[in-house]
Amino acid sequence: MEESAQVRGKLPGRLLKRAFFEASPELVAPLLLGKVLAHITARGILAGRIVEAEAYLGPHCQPPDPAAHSYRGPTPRNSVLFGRAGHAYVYSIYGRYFCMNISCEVDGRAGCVLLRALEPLAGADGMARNRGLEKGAAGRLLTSGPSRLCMALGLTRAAHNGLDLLDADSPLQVRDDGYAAGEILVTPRIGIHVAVDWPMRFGLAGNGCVSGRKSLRGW
DNA sequence: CTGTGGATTTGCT
DNA sequence: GCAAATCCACAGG
Repeated sequence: MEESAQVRGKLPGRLLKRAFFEASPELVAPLLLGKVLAHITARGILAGRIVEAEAYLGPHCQPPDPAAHSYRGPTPRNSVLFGRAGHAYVYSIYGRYFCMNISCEVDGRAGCVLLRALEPLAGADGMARNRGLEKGAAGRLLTSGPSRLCMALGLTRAAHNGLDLLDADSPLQVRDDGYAAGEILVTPRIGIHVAVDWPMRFGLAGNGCVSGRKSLRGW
């Protein structure tokens, strides 16, 4: 058997359906908590459970979301957001980092969910290597933060922007392994300077991998 | 534990 | 030209 096929056989659960993402990011983001993001690499699977996410609304919404990259309409950078739901939107930020989003809404309308934190499920050693940390580093240090999780999984704009996350042949997938999310907490979004009070950040209550300082994490 | 500042690419005005 | 959905090192309490 081909190695990649063997690797795919080890993927947890099953792919999500397209319709899951063909809805408002405000609805998708909380539903995404507990689902699994998996990167199939030559060295094995790097996978984590989504424990924190933020919604960014498209310009068709009323009122429009000034914090969203799609706010001023389509550009070469954000074109994925205006395409089909369930695709990866990866962009670079502050010169050194990347952030990963999943496109939502029906074709032609923008909207996305920013992945802000994962809990490592598979390939923790590889994640530590990607992050420049010792083997056995705490999950919180590996994947807690939007750019940390991209570093840990080895995600870049060049290699992953625009990938279909709902295709069994894709190296990057979002899957449902049956995990039932518990209590979900809602707060304003982090790191933005407009619409700072919109309650569109969602996290799994009590999960140690949710981002933020310890004193601010419990809400 | 908290606060501050630097790194450094990319896309749009 | 400049702002950006961030992270990390380091200083001080």
